[in-house]
Amino acid sequence: MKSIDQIQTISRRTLHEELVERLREIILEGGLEAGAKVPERELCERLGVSRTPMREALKVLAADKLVTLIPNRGAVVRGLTPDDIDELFPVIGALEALAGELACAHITDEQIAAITALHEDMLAHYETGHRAGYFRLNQQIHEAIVDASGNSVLVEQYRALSAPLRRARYVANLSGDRWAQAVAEHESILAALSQRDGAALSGILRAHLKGKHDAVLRRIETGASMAS
Amino acid sequence: MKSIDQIQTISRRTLHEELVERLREIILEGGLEAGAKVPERELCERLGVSRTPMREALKVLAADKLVTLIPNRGAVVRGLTPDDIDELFPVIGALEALAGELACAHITDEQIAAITALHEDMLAHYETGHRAGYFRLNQQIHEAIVDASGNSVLVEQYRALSAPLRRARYVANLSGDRWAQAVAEHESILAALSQRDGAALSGILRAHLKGKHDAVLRRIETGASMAS
DNA sequence: ATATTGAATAATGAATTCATTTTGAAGTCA
DNA sequence: TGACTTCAAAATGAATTCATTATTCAATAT
Repeated sequence: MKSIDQIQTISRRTLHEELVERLREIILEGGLEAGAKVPERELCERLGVSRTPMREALKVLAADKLVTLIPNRGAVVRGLTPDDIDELFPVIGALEALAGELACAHITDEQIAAITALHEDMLAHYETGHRAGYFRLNQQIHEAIVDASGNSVLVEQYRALSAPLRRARYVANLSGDRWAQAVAEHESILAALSQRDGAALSGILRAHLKGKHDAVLRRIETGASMAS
Repeated sequence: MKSIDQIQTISRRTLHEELVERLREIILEGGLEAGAKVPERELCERLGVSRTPMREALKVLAADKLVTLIPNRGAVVRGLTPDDIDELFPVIGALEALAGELACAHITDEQIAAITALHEDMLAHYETGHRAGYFRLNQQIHEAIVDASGNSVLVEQYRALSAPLRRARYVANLSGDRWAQAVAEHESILAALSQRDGAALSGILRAHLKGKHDAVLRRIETGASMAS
């Protein structure tokens, strides 16, 4: 008889779980256009599964608001309208503000060091003008702060709400001014975090999110429209 | 080509959508014990559907954290541990606080009147000691405030996170003291809302949630344990 | 020429079927 | 007696099949 440990390590995953993860990646990394129909049959062939688990996965993604299911007409990749952005940011802001407070309450020195390292990496990308790298590190820093809150519900809600924005931010072109300002705000974030000043961090994060909001919104409005 | 709007108004529902709603009701109204296996086959027979849409619905509910899917072993109704409660409440608190601020910014007189009516109904139930009715109205008031925020993302997140708690609160026995205090807090909530004092409402809601947190937690700890 | 109807084709929704895994009980052996 | 093996029955995961609904495109009428 196998031991409990072995059973757990043999992390058997169901097909639909893997599909959810795989499709989420594809959608978030921009493998499918916003507003585009999700080619169910083609995806089944490409990933070598039947329609049943694929459809189950699409239902889960629909619950996550990554795709929209239209009865008898299949799934479409959900895009963000300016209105969606306006509704998302205040909520994400409230979550990040809470995360900041909680994080300051019990973040370890090691965690602060790790975030500082990410911060410096990010600065390097800023100096050399690597937007993609900058965005990636930026995202990691914010996630690390939320992770440091130690509240898994919060972590998950944050991830879920941020996911659709990742697509938008991935292609967002920051203006030079806004970029410099964002970097300055990140300096303040790190300072408040190092001092474990929850109230300050909370406020800074709110302001920082407001700036992101404006930047993303401007991008969406002027750039390619993202179908809903 | 028909516009998306027209298509959406012809709200034809798929079987699995109805199932999700139906199962959600069953679970939230306590039709299934926390920690109990979800009898897939039996539910299929009882509701007259095949396993395919039932399984799709269960996957969606699992994404909502209402059930837990164990590979090859079916679904179990998710219960809340004290740790879960501790993680849920701060997040719900942050969401309600945000909702309070937003609601004050653009709530209409009619909406305030409607909430006042709910409040008075709730008081009547308090006076006569009808716990079930009190809880129902209480829930409706909080939802109405969140609705008044006009932010659909917020509304949905709030609903999703509150849902598991409804089961807990449904069976919760408030102490007389706590009940009186909760009613007093609701008076303050209504006052702040009527004056459209967002900052005040936000603070009161936070405190109110803290009280709820303690009450629910006490109930969970002393009462029947809810399996995870 | 454009709009409309209708049939053929493709897609989606849901039931059924098949394969694998788990569960539970009977039987065996120390 | 009690623990372990073995096998049948039940449950679950996934593929397939069938029915219904959309889509396309040609034919017809205005």
